Amino acid sequence: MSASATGQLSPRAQEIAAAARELLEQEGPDGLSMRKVAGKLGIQAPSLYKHLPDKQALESAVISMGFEEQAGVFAQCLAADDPLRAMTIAYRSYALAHPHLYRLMTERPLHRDQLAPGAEQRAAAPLLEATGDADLARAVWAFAHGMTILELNGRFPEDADLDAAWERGLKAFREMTNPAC
Amino acid sequence: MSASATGQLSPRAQEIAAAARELLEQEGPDGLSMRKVAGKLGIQAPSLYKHLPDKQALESAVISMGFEEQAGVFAQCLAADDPLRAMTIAYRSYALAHPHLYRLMTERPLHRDQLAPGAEQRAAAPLLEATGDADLARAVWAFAHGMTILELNGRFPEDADLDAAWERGLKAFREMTNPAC
DNA sequence: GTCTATATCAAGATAGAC
DNA sequence: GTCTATCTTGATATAGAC
Repeated sequence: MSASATGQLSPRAQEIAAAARELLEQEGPDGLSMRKVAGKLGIQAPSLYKHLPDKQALESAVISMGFEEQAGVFAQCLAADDPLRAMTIAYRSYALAHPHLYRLMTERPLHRDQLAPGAEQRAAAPLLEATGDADLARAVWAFAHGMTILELNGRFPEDADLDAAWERGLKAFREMTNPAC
Repeated sequence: MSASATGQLSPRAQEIAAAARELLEQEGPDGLSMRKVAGKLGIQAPSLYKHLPDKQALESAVISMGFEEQAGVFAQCLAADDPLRAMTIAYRSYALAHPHLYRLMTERPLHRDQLAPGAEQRAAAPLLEATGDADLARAVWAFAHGMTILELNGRFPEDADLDAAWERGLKAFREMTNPAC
């Protein structure tokens, strides 16, 4: 089984992915070119191909880093007084802090065979635990992603009260889980 | 006031936009190049610049077409027995029928000065009327967009029951508007 | 309104030497 | 593991003739 098929990367490949991530976050998607990544490491672009098969594999490595980070952040939210609220706040904060990474992670289909094994699941697990239901977890995720990406894309009016909209959604989904309602 | 600043297009420019839209829907984002659009019309790429200032203006023209179409579809939903449900169904259907157009319309910031005047508002108005509250309308829109784009991007598990997830969200938001709860 | 010719730029990727 | 040299492809856009 080859490295590219398992998401297992050599130490050098991980350094390359780290440099790629930095460039992506600093310069946006145009920063994520083989030439620029190589330049940041002080080597030539063709040298990268000794460590990673192609650009897609590099993108998948960066995405895996994001999933692992999210998994840690969301897992911590389970210990909060209000895990679901904490998780939506953390979700939005992570995306606003890393907008280009967040877009890379969400706006195209994943190449799952290239991801770090289990990373995607580990990022999703805390929300599933907080809601206790897969359908509800998917609905909450969709709401959170929608609010987040529409904000990143400047799609809400400038004077929109986004905190209020988040609150509406959170309240709606919480009342679903409340048998008293 | 120039044409590009008002979204008013010459008849020829509208033909170009229509060709661009067809190419986008058939071939995806790579189909939306100045060369290919010109080729579809049987002319050379530089000729397009006599009718549209740049590619951005062409994209904005295509996006405006999408907004006008959505405005019509969503307005019809107001006459349904259950307008909010009808609207979410129509929202998903439109996006699945026109995935590349839907992505173009949602995944980047808009150049609002190039859009057909009022088109964006006309597309948003029916949902605002159905919910009667701007914050709630934004939350519902975020949920619908999230469900839609995550489906388009293949982000839900293959065996996920997306109809059930939509139902959860719809029910949650409807109960919000119901004073009895 | 359309043409040809061209400028400019950048991208991913491969071959083969060292 | 890195290099140089190169291939291949494609993009947006401008100048100026007809």
